[in-house]
Amino acid sequence: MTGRRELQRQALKDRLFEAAEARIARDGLSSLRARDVTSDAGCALGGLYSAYEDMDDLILRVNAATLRHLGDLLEQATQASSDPEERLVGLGLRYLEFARTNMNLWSAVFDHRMQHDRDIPDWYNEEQKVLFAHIGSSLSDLQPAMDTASLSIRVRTLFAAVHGIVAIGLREKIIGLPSDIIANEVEAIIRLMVRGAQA
Amino acid sequence: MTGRRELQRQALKDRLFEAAEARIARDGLSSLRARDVTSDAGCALGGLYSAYEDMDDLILRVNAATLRHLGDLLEQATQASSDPEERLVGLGLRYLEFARTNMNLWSAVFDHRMQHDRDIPDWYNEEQKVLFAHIGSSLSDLQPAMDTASLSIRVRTLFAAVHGIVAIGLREKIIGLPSDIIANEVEAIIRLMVRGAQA
DNA sequence: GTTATTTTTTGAACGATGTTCATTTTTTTG
DNA sequence: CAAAAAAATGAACATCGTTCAAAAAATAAC
Repeated sequence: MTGRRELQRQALKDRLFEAAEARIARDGLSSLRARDVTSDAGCALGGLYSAYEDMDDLILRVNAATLRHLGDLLEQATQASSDPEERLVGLGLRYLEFARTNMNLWSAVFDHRMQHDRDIPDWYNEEQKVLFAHIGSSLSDLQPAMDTASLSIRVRTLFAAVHGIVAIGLREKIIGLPSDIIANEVEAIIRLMVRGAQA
Repeated sequence: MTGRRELQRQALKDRLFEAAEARIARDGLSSLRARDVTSDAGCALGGLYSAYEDMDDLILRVNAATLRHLGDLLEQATQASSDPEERLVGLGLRYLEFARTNMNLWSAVFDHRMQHDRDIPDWYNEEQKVLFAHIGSSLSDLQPAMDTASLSIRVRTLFAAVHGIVAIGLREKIIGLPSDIIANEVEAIIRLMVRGAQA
């Protein structure tokens, strides 16, 4: 009976992934320990290194999944309205919502640094691009005449501005105030940038 | 001859500080090692813990100095123009300039996380406020009618947006492109927010 | 089905790192 | 100069991620 090995191999990989994801979600990236993950997954310490290259690899897999989950949520915003400005506002507000309800997983995406000074693998950089794709398509609808280079700069700026507001807002834990202050700020800056770009 | 002890004590503290600051500036926060710092400062490993509480303490002292240096640069922007909008643009462009020319020290301010989950000491949080003070005074000149609460929100949003653009821009190492793309983006978003707030 | 081969799993051991503390050295005091 | 106080030292400890020789398990060969 061949294929059994491959099955067990994948099962271990999955258990390690789920253990790491659960640990990050519960306690944050900074308290993730190889020994805890392998203990949760029911394997020996060294088993982690037969399933993943190292801790960086495992963390990047979890972060990539987080980016995909975020992408799924943003997908809804793309379908929610036919007006580009409203779609962009929807994207921003959903981004804030995702950051709030998945704070530790979301923080891990931006807090993680590769050990030594190793490069981020190409497959992960591809996952990152999903974030910008949604913004790009709406912004392109809004300004069909804009060339690709200028558009990609604008996309990055718009994302960076919204991300900055969400990141600092959540770190300082300013949530729940009248009709949600942070959401108002996010919406305001998006409408501002959209209209500013049109002028 | 009294006071000699206090003098030597302060001298060691200074040497450790300068060693840590130089190491962070050269190699980045992530490769800062207690043994390297004490070796540079010419004392034993344990000496660090007679001068500072722990590594967190030492790092926060360096980061506080970085914030003061940044504050000094921003001070120039406040005096450069009497027009609030131009002052805010000056603040943003100087912030970008500082981040570029002091990338590792500047990154350390935002990358550092306290060990375990200890709180950031009050004296350090006070240093942080200097960042917002300059923005607040210019924004207040621009809109004297705005109440304090709304103003402080706007200040935080403006800072967060600019910081996000600078942080992502520098991380992706997109520098030196035609007439400085990032600077253009920073200037554009500040003018947009200023005019948007006036409407 | 039994043995040999290949693969996987194991966990002790290693190196790196921040921190502590008994001992030694230095400085101040009487 | 001798006694007391303070500071400096660096070996030892705890906690990490990572490695790898040995044991266990799975597959292949006959």
